[in-house]
Amino acid sequence: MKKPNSDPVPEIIRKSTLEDVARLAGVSKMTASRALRNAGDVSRANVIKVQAAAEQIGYVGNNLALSLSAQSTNLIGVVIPGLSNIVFAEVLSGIADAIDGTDLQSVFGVTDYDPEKEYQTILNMLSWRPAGLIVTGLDQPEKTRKLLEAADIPIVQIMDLDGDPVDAVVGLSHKKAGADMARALLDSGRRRFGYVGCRLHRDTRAAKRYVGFVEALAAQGHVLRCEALSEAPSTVHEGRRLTAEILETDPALDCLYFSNDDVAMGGVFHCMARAISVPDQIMLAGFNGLDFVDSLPIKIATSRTDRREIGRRAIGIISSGKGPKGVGSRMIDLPAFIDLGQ
Amino acid sequence: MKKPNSDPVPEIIRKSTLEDVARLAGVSKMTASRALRNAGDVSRANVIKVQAAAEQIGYVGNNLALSLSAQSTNLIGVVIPGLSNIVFAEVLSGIADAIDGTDLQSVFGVTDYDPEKEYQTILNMLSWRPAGLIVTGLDQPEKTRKLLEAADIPIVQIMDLDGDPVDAVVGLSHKKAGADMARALLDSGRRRFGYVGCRLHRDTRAAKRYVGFVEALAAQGHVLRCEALSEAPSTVHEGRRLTAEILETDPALDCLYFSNDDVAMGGVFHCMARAISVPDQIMLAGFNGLDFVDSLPIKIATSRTDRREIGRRAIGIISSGKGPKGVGSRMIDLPAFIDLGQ
DNA sequence: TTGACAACTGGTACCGATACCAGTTTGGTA
DNA sequence: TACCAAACTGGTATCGGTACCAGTTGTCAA
Repeated sequence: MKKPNSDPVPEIIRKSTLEDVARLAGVSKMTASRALRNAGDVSRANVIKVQAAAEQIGYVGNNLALSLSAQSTNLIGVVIPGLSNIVFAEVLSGIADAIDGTDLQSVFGVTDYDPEKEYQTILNMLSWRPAGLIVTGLDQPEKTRKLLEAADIPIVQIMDLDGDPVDAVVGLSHKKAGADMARALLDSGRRRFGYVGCRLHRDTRAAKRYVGFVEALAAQGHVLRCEALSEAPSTVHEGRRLTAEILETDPALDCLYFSNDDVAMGGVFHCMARAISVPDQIMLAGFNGLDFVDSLPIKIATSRTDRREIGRRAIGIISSGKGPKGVGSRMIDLPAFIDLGQ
Repeated sequence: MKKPNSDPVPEIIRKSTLEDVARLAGVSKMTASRALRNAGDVSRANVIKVQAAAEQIGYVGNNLALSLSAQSTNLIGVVIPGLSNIVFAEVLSGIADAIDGTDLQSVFGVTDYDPEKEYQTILNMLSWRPAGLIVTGLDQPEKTRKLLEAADIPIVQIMDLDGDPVDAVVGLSHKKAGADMARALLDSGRRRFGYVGCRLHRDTRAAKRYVGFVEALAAQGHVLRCEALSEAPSTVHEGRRLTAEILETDPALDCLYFSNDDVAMGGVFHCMARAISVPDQIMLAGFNGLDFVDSLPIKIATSRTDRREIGRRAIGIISSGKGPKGVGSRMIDLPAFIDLGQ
């Protein structure tokens, strides 16, 4: 592109291909290749020469050529909705854990809860011919689903279990988690329920918990007295704001169910600031069982989930179930565990 | 590997290469390639035939072949120490932000604060011939540094500014951040300082803040009265435990400096549980300016940093500074901003 | 001396795209 | 009718590795 013909200058820039290493070592490409891979069938003397040459010019292998030639890669594509929620960071962390020690490498893409972006991200990842794909949730639109079905690699859908999987799944039923929490709260004597949630129409899993919660209340003849909803991202700040709002609307509530722990933490801070007694006067319930819940000076209820384990299991499925889908397809249920905080 | 020779069955599995598309459309590979890329010089009729064929067999391009042929990729390698700290998730989030809309794709690797793992991760990434590399911190060992220097792509070191960069840097001086906080706390009248920190010998940036803090105290004739250190990861729980410990050792402290906001939140929870008045009786200071700090029912001091912006700027450097290092190398200082919480 | 075999070495053909160049058609003009 | 440019089309080389196969040695037993 640049400099049509203007390099009489001695090429100083090292290209660092196997060819260069071989030339410097005075052997053929094949011998150099075998020497660097410890593939055997190379004399000790040549191994040493080749390694020295590689070292000297700082040779770094080319995975593009390797993977193209081998018709396979060591890449694992991971598609998540976002990183602002620490939950997904923990899933990634579990994935990183499980990958450690193998030669796998993860590539991730963020969709911002946008289905079109999700489609593009998955398409982009498939074009790298990954060894497997991990995608969040079961609610992909038809177009995306077809793409996943056509891919000749293991697909693991994570986090959710309520729906029809493309291949393997690792997660939990959010509907059941919501219902379990409702029953536990009813059992503990609560009756006047409010709901506080963020982003329900994008976060389909939070929406499923909501549905499960409301249905379980109804099954025992109870209802949500009111709710405070927002389409802002789940943050402590938003949780605090919405809690203030709902308690102003209906100060008689004796229980608040939050869309997750972050939002619930906002509720905790509001109650502490207003000296509202928790859980005597009102009980707060979140979801996820995040680290900080145990350190809070007041106790809240939560559904404990193991996000790291979800990531680890997803990798487990991909790296064990050698081969594409069908073979070794599985569903792994890692149910949420209710903790009422005593 | 499997089925040595047992496929008299008609091959149903679609390979989906450009060749297949071309065959189905009844044109050559080249024409198919041009048609799918809108590269012009193809008759309308053929474009339609090719697109239909691609659609029919679900053709997905092969980036391995493309990148090998083009001698360049759209990959950005990102190396971070871990994801348990939300700060790095936010950096990734900023990177994802900035990448959105371009055709870049990020690949990330986690080092667990382990230099050897960091070296391997970087090596692995370089073997994919990325368009650029973002690595955390300036304190890589010599071996790793050489690798980065030899790479013919832009390298951006992020988070830190205290040291000698390989190429470009985006971050802040942690030593200065620690010193600034010390001076601000002294100005507000505090005198009896304690320090609470996690993982100082792996988290070199936290260690630099500590050094800056202590030196700035010394410059005005003050000292740390005591400190509670731990090599456990930074968590709220650990922060609460260490705070309990240090206040038992020296109940007269009137100010605690924490290695970061997570640890400081543990301190907040301890004080609330013990009804220790903050900031009257004791002042708490963290680092990062995390979201939840503003929603806490009590006020703490913190140094606000913009992690997302760091990620965005790093991508900016890579995608603007067309070409390898040197050209357009820069240092971007995004200093921390002290907030004493009134 | 011969043959067989192990130990090594390197040439060639891929993998799946695109760049480049050399055709082939088409339509319009002299 | 001849000629030429524009519009299209496809063959070939190439990217950087590895698989596969075909040599070339050297050693040792028969």
